[in-house]
Amino acid sequence: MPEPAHVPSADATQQRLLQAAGEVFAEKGYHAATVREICARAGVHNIAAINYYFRDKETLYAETLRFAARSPLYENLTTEWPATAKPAEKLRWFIGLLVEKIVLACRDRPLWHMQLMMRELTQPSPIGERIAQEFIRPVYETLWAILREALPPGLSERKLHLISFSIVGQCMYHRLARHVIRIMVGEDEQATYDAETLTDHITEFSCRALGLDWKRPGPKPGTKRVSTRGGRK
Amino acid sequence: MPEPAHVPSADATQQRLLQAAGEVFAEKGYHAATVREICARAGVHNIAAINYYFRDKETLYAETLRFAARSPLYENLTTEWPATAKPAEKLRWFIGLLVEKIVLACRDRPLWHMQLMMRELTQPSPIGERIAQEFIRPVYETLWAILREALPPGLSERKLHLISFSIVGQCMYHRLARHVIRIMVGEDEQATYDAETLTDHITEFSCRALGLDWKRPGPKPGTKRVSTRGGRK
DNA sequence: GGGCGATTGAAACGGTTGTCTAAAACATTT
DNA sequence: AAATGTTTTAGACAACCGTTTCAATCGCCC
Repeated sequence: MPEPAHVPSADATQQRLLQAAGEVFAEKGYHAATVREICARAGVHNIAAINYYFRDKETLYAETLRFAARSPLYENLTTEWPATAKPAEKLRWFIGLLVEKIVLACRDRPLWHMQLMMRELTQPSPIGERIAQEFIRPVYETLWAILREALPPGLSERKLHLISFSIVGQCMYHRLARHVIRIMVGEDEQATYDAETLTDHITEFSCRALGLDWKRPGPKPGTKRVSTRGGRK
Repeated sequence: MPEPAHVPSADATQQRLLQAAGEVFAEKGYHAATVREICARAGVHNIAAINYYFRDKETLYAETLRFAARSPLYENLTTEWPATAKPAEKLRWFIGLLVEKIVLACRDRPLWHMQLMMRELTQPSPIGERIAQEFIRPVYETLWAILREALPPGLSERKLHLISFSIVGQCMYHRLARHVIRIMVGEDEQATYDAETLTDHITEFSCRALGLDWKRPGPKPGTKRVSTRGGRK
């Protein structure tokens, strides 16, 4: 018998538990999630496994959070720009990254990663507060670097913060309030809010607000170019 | 004896339970909240009181939500405008209302009202889904009316929605992600984000994005006017 | 004052939670 | 084959959850 064939689970049960715990924690939150459901979803017939591999439910949660925080966002966050890159292009790149990796994070990785992080960011628990801090700080520092270059130097740091919150707020709203949006515009229209649509809109809105001139990268002949305001008289 | 003097609780215990339940539900969520803590905070020495006045914990939650939804936002939401009112002024009024009543709702009414509604909007439960719908719809319809008047008529409804989410998203981010903001700028600076500051900034940002000309209402000599971009050459 | 509905009190219920214990099964090495 | 360390299993544990029960108490009208 060449194959070991003792394989109801080829991978370690510890990783299956982590995966299942991530899903349940993301869906129901820390309190509403139960160790029995986590074990059931992991295919582990034993609830003591959680206390065996991890110490508590609490450390399991912390471990799950630490796993979710290791996002591919970081790998893309540092980019070498050509000297000719305009500020508006960098801003569009950042907004696109935020939209793609956070707002619509459902294709390249299990969706519970961002679900869990959003939960921790909007309602931080003492368990994962530090993890959440380390998760978002580089995001904002990247945006601040872009804005400092794009905007006049006399700008106060306070105003810079407010501008960054205006930009990030536009992106995050489509995730944090996605249920509200679904109710307001319907499920069908919300489904058409893909990454490119949102990135284009938010970039255009923000660049106009900041006085940066920006042109849509691809002419995209299919979509009718609709200007929010005609050229000033 | 002119005073009844049987007054460990002058008001009905039912209302004290509703008040206490609102606080606990807002702080910890439905699952993490316990009937014992609600009774303790209400000063009721009996946990059966919840099942006596309300049927379940569930209907207590629904009742609490219904109470919170009766917001003073509605009273202010319909306003008769003078014929000379410019679109930018109406937009500023709407943003100010949103910022004051929702984002910084902590002075004119117990803060748990909006805390609870935000919880229900970001993570709707089957219990209060309908209540949440009726709560937010008039808000958006008011904004849509303002935008339709302010923007050129050729604008698609889809683009109108995206613009409204950009505006509301900026406002709501300061509440939904207030913990993130506190971590990023510090508690001291966040404390300076009062209603006027946020309203001014978001209105200026949005009006610039939409091409609406807007001037700060009061010159406010104390604050240094900082322009996000000099006049175009 | 006696009767009566409304309210409160204390205790207990069955069910579920997270955790622990000890033996069984397994894998690996001696 | 025996021994050893690791993983799984089954079961029980105390603690807590929301709910129920039933008697005690209160306010009020006849």
